[in-house]
Amino acid sequence: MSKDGSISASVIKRLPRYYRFLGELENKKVERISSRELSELMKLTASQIRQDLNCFGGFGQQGYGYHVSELRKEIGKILGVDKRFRTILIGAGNLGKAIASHINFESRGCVLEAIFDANPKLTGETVGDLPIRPTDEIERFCLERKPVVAVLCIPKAATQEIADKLVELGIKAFWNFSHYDLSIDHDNIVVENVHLGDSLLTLTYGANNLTE
Amino acid sequence: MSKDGSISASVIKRLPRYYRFLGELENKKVERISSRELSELMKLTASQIRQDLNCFGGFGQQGYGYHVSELRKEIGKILGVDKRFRTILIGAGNLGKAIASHINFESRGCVLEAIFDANPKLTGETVGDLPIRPTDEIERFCLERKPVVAVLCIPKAATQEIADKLVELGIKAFWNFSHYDLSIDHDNIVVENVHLGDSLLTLTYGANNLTE
DNA sequence: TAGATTGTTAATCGATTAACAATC
DNA sequence: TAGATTGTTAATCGATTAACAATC
Repeated sequence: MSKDGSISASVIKRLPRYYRFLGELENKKVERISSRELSELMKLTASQIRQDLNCFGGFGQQGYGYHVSELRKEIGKILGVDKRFRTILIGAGNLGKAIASHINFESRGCVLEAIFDANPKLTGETVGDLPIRPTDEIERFCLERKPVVAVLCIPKAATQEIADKLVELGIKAFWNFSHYDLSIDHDNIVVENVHLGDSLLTLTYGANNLTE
Repeated sequence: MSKDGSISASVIKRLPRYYRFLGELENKKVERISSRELSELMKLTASQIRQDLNCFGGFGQQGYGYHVSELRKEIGKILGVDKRFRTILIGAGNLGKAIASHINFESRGCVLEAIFDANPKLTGETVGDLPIRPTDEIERFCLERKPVVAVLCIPKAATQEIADKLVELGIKAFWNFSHYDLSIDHDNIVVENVHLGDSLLTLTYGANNLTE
């Protein structure tokens, strides 16, 4: 933790993984775990686990370790899993539909409330139990429902323009799947870019550099 | 670069992004670029760019900068974009279908050759121009075609078992979308885990911690 | 040549790991 | 109490940034 109390991005990015492993332990009815045991499970050091957790407070107990379900609940609270951030998804192509139907938004603090697509032929089609709406309804929807999270599954060329418009309409958080590095000039907006192409290319590098 | 000549993961993970930005510059007919100009575009430091590129060799020219298309070609070669790694995809649910049809494998050194799914009802259905095959054909396919990359879009519970089997069948690289941290005990195998749920949760943390 | 910009070394910064006193 | 394990400080390691001589 830096002196101003803010948590470094490296720590934050590990939290969902802690949360996931603790969930599995809870499912297996494990009640307590030490940083050493957890470190073996997650393949990191016990030191790092203790450092990470202590950014947020003393969740453990000397001589005992950590209470699994308690710790999980605390991390969940930090992440915001109990929130119900209203969420919209733009772009109902293959990927958009897959994200809409495959991801459990609720368990991650978000509620997917609407899906939009520029192609009028898709209007009325449903994904899960949500109808696909035309993009010209985005504005009215945002004014009425005030969503704060937007999932972007749209082509590169359209991304920045739509994102800027969405910021004006009150969107505060972007989950961006487009082949474009979204960055927002406004303060107080968060962006999570997912570049699947870059991820595959990293794998290709790995495959290309295996020792024979 | 460390003394043994190996490149750190932090550098590798930036390469696809360099490659992407250089591609866009090439499309815009930009011939040369300095580390300073590129740093402004990509929002990193010029120092870092020069350090990163020099892990692989002197691609620039003093007083001039870097030749865009030449540099892109070099990075592409390092990544392996000109390879044709034979690739199979397991799990033709929403996400598997979306990955199969949405991702350009060829431009990233991979050729998607087959799609498998455990559900016999999907057998024969096509995704793009590939038929979905039953999983019991995986073994024969691997013995015949010797694929090296596997994309896993299967449930958590099945992942480790299938991955172990695939390793025996000669798969060397895994692009894993399952809700499971795949790690392979064998040497000389590379894994790229994509945890979309963790990514959304990181965004939720961000949304949850915006200053009001 | 003079100006620009790299390649590369040195300095800084931050993240990870180790160590151990505190304490359950 | 004795043993275990945390919380936390200090040491190490690696990554990023700054600086500048080399050179196109």
